[in-house]
Amino acid sequence: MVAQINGSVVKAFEILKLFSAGRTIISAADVMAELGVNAVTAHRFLKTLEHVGALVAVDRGRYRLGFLFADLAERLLDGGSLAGILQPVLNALTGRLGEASMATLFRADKVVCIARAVPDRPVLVDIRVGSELEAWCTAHGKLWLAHLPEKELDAYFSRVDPRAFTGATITGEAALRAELERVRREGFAENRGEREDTLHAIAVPLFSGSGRMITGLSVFGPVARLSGEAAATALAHLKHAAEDLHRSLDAPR
Amino acid sequence: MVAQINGSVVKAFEILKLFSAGRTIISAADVMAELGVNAVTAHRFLKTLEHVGALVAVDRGRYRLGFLFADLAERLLDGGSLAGILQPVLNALTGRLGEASMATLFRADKVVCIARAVPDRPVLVDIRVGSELEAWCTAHGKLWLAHLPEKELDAYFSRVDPRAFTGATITGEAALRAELERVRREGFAENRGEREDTLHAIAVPLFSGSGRMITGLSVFGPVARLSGEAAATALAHLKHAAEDLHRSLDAPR
DNA sequence: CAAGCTTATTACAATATAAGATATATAAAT
DNA sequence: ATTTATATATCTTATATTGTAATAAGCTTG
Repeated sequence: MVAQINGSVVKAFEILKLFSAGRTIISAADVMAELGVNAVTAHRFLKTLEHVGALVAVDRGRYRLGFLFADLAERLLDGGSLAGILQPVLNALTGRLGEASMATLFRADKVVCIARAVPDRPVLVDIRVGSELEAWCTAHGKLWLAHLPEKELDAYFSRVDPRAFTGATITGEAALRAELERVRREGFAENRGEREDTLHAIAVPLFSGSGRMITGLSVFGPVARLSGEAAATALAHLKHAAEDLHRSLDAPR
Repeated sequence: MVAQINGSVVKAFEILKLFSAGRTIISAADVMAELGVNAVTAHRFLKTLEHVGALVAVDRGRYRLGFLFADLAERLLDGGSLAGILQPVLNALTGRLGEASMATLFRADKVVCIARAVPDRPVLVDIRVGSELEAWCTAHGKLWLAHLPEKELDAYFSRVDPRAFTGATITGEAALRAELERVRREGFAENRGEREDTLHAIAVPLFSGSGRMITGLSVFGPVARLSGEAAATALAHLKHAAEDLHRSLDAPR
């Protein structure tokens, strides 16, 4: 670790981190009070952040976040970019468990596979990157639905008519809502042959620092191999992987 | 303007701006080459940005953007936050033109009004913040549809069955697609009595630095007042407002 | 596996920059 | 209109930052 960290940069980001869900405007007085710096220094940092596009002045001495962050976040969350971050994690999971794994995004009512790893087995279950799956009958899909804002979930149910793929598919709206409630409560989702009779999957969410779901991670394989003890083991590893990702990707507190 | 800008912070953001759509990984060599700094200095800045959560090390000396930006962007783009930025702009537009104006987001196939200004007139057309409108027959909606990624537009048409509200409503998919092509080409959308017989609206998009549509801005009013010369004037003002917003919110180049 | 090359880190010194103090200007509140 | 609070400009000084040199670590090639 390089010994010398640049204090000015650290302080600039401390200012940026003063913004929160309930706090969209920051003033020089806030910076002075909360970071313990001199008034002139506070003004200098705010002006510098404005200069680079990180802040926008809205009133005298009062600032909002600048659109630079929308651009940087888009570059961060672009599917290809995110896949690059997730691929080593999936490789490690599949290496450890001997079962396929994948990560998804949620687009236009469908779950989209953005990265996957396949085990070194002669016969295996696989999925192609870019494939789209229905949400109501997949572990990933139920995870995404469980973490949609209420209005968006209502809209989903008003547009989508869930049909049965197997005897295990949950199709009724009330039954699905109950299942999503269970997914929220337990923190993971399972596909017990709901999309294909013999396929089992377990998925966990990855959240951003502010609680929005960024991606899902899952392990999947034949029911015969992925149940009971093996399923519990897979869940533990998935949770670990999500925690490690969260820790390595999130801002230090 | 405070004379003294903090050079270290400026340089740190220059590093962050090296990331682009096609470039998701930055190395110390890149920083040296493109910012003309010493190798030790480049490593120090990269380590500092990693320390604050702005970057994440993926390999030896190679970095990706950190999840901090997802959080900051969420705080930036939160509807309430965005509305606060847009409200003065709408107030100015409505003050200048004497017609109502509004800004929207696109959620779950619907256009959602997040901010609006009403003119000082005894009888006027208004809309409530939070109201949702269909996309195919509103200026805002056609704007959002025109700038959806192709796959998302296909999915929209597979889910939504446009119906006629007035004699002017465009309902056929082919005709709508042609209309969206025209909106893309001309850079603005019009609602010529497609949702309500007597109502005319003109909308322009606001894009982020990387080209994604952030919000729409429109002016609307009765056809009798908002046509011909008045419509052209309104369009000019809308474009000006969008350009000013883009300039004031975007990162300086 | 070893040697050579490249990249990363550490320690040190110099200096340029940043921070604080003070004074002045501007804006807001009374 | 006056007073108070905030923002900016200027100056000085201390320190944090930068570059250099040396060392360590990692990668590539034979």
